[in-house]
Amino acid sequence: MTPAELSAALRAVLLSAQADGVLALAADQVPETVTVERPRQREHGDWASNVALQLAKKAGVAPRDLAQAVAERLSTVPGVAQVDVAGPGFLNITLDAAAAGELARTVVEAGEEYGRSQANAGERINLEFVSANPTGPLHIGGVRWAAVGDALARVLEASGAQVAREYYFNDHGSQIDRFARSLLARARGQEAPEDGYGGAYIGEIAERVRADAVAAGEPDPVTLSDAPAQEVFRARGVELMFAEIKQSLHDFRVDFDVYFHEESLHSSGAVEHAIARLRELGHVYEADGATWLRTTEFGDDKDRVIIRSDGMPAYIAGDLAYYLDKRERGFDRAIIMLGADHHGYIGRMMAMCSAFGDTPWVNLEILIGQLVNLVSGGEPVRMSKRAGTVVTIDDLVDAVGVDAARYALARSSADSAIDLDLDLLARATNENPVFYVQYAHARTANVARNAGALNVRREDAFDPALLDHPSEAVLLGQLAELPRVVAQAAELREPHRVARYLEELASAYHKWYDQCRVTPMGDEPVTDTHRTRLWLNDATRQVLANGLGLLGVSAPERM
RNA sequence: GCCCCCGUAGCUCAGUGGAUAGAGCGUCGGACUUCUAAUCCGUUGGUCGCAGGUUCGAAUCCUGCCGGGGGCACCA
Repeated sequence: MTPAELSAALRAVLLSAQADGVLALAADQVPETVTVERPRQREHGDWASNVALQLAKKAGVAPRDLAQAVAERLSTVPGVAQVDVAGPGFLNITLDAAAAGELARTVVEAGEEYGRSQANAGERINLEFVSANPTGPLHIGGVRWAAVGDALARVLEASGAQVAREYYFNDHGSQIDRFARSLLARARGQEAPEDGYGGAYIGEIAERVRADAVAAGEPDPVTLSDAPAQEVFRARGVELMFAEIKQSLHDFRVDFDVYFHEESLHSSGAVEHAIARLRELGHVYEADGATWLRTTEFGDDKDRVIIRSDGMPAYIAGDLAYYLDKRERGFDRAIIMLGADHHGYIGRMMAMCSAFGDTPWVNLEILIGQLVNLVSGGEPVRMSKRAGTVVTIDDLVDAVGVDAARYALARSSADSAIDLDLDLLARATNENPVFYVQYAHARTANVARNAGALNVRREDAFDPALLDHPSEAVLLGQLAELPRVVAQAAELREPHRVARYLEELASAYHKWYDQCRVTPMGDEPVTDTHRTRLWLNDATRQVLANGLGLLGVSAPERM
């Protein structure tokens, strides 16, 4: 019996009590979904519900009395072994071993589908993340969004949504100009400009730009005058830098469906189109020689300039056009993941969303993630491109590998600033929980191999009543949780919940492995207990694989 | 000054109103001739920043304060 089935049974019991007049409530006061949870304490049964506590006041009865009435009816439901009323009015439910064990077959038969739902079916989501400027390699902060964003995309897909991963590629504006000037200066053997970029990669990119130009039969750009030289370094430098970022992300197993060029918004007329639309809606005005969007009408602190007095579009003009473009491409919802240093944009972005006639936090959602701090020798390291203390995505992968890096970055809530210890990363990988989870998966695979070799076959028997060991009740309970965890992770945009869940599941599996053998010892005959346990082993393997897949982490067959 | 996030075990962090607040690492001590010991068992460890409030019940929600981080452009 799955928790969803138990929940439905509990609701049916409430409705029957209501129909019989035992529960003095209107039918619509019985909640649509009755929550059942895994109790913290094992002795509180397999599942618990606080529904009696919640309904008692409305029904005008004592919580324990209501709970008692529900318990009597629920205990007659097939598969329910025992229902106890505890504390102020909790219902503690224990299932028959057979009903609980049935889940092993449910999971095995569902396979990769187990844990997925259709909760968000039909929803088209545009998920924008990373979007780092191509002025240098992707550093640790961007990598966090790559890991979390891609995991979120997978979790949303598992909830039935159609998700497009999008990278907003900023190839326009003053930071790019600084990048181009830095390349040119380096190529000429000069100091980097005051506000420029000075890392070693600048020299490498500059050399490649020159070599490519010469190879193509064009003049070496350093021989050109300033303006055209800078333009060559800008165009080709951005291209090279971006290709490098893309490759690094690909090696990190993060691939975007769309790499959107900011410049295209300006060249295609999308900016004018968006401004015209807002003007039509009456939210645009002229003042002090500039063009403004009246965002204060929608809760922003101040109105925003969209066309500067020098005629150039302000940065937000691109955002306006980009948002409208996403909506016109048919996305119901645009989700943007930004670092904490961007939180000040939320007000104006939501105001902009309203100005277009959309609903903030429905059609547009902005997720703010806190920054990553680097620590070395217990001391915070200030990242500086000039000082060379930048940790790039490639450095991170070289140090710990893709699996450990993705897992470590995705297992914490994005709301928390995390500290990454450089010494720890460089030293070893043994303190990483990812191995605990991966090892559990490798174990399930190994057990399955051994079972096969000893002729323990699933198809020969499945008798769930034999899964009656205490560690099996715990393991089955954990397996039952995946759908709820995935649904919650999707709804809250918190993929780290999947990682935490996997750690608990791995723990339950390791304990079970320690106490219950799947394969016979020595000359022991193969029994139905062995065969049925193989179902449980394989169900666990499936859930671990599904969960690791949601995080973009591999599920190894051997370690 | 205003805005956002955080404050939970020695460290890194879970816990979106429920029962005795958890995990990993760390400490100390046990368990491998039988499915991989990257494991398991035990031990150590807490005024959930502080003070009020809401309620049957608060780490969780509200208010104020303290501490840490990050923001408040006709920059991008």
